[in-house]
Amino acid sequence: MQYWLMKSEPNEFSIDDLLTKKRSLWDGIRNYQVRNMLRDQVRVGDQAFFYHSNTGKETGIVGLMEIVREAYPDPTQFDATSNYFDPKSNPSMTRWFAVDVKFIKKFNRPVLLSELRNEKKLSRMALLKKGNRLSVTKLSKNEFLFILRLAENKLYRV
DNA sequence: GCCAACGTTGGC
DNA sequence: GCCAACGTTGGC
Repeated sequence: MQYWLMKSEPNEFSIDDLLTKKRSLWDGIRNYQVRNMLRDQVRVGDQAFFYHSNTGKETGIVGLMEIVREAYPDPTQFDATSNYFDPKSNPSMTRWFAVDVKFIKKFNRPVLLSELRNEKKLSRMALLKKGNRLSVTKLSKNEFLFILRLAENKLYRV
């Protein structure tokens, strides 16, 4: 099993949206590095943290989900009415991929970015590397478990 | 809203 | 292949 962190702007798609839908495609990835990771590494059964980016206030990890379908052509690339429409995409030579995710839980509190930065054990996390802008990054099992404990212990360094 | 960092495009 | 110009991401 592998562990991922996936970013979404909550005004686009939030943990509450996923809670309501229970299951959703994860679309709109338009970065080749992320695409390759999605296509070549992300597998059914992998766990992924849901991260709220660009929030203005509570930026951080807000919940947990599971991959339930591996990479398939992202339908939004062919949809001229979508923000994610890509005129250079061609159905016979897919450029962009999506996966499906399933809601597992919303944490009682967000694990804030500032809090993650304070943890020495997380200093190697791809998310925290300077200049990182990838919307999907990989976590080690230790990082994953450590963050889960942070999330589930309300009194821990809030 | 600002801006640093990174990615993409396209002229040459 | 170089690199300037432009676009995007995302924290603050």
